[in-house]
Amino acid sequence: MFSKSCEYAIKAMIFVAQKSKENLRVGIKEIAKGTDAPEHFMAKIMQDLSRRKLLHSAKGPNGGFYMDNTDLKNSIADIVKAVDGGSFYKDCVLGLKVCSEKNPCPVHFEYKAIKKNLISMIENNTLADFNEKLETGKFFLKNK
Amino acid sequence: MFSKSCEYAIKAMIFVAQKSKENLRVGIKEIAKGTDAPEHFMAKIMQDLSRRKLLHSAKGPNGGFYMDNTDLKNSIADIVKAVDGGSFYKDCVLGLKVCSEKNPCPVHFEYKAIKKNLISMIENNTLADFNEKLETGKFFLKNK
DNA sequence: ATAATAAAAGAGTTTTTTATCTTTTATTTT
DNA sequence: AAAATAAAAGATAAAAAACTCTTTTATTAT
Ligand code: SF4
Ligand code: SF4
Repeated sequence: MFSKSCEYAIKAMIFVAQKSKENLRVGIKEIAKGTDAPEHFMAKIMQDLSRRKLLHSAKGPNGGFYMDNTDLKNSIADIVKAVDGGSFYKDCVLGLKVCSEKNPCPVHFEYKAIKKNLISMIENNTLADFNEKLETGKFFLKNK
Repeated sequence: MFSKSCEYAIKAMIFVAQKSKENLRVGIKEIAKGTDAPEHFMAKIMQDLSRRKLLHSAKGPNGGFYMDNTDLKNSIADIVKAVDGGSFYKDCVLGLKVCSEKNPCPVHFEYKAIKKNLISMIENNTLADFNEKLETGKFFLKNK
């Protein structure tokens, strides 16, 4: 579904989002630990997300990654697009080269409906939404 | 979603299924051409599917891969299981290590419904169904 | 029997993805 | 200004996935 990088990215973004709510900045080490991901690999991913303006970063003491209210409005879809490019949207089950509404494969209409749900799932869930849900105590995010 | 091998496998199985309806056996070369896949790679995949009893094969002149009526009852899910193992069923969006109904991530219930649809899609479509659909002329399978 | 055919098997290569290590640069506190 | 901190960048390395090539074995038609 998503690449490993993308999975790490999503988890890290949620992690940073939670800390940002408390006005905290988090360093790579903390992010890596909190998401159970390899530190240096995570560093790459975070740098990339930062370059693509999905969050902010500050060097030096008390530096680290953080989000402002605009950043918190990013959806899972925004992260996916930044990390995996358009593949999630473009790619299809059977990986056919030639197909369309008028040239549909046998599962096209069935799959189309499912995909629509998948897309709205990642587009309608923002980091702020995640924060809210996690705060209710009814949802969790555990990595080990 | 599926590995490349699995995509090839699905296409190849549909291809062989269609030929088998006409009581024809098909060699690897023909399968590779018909599915626009690399020949030797496809050979590996077909051998594997054959070993796992998803279709039959015969060596020698007039040999090739073919399916009997039992083979045609295999679903896409059977192919996916044979090639990708249980990963399609096991793996989940966020790739969390610890989660459950009582420990759900923020998209759990949304995703659960989608996944259910995905699973019934691959389980309820057999190769025979595909043959029928393709015969109506309303559906297509094009690779280039 | 022999030659032709085609799958089966095994070894090897390339490419992509994932992960690690090292150095550099920017910032801030003292 | 100096020391400390932490991100940024670059260069490798390891692992997995995708793909290729070569040899072997089984079958069948002649
Ligand atoms: S489901 Fe639709 S878009 Fe996807 S491969 Fe089939 S025809 Fe193409
Ligand atoms: S909580 Fe549910 S949706 Fe989330 S990762 Fe686990 S199984 Fe998947």
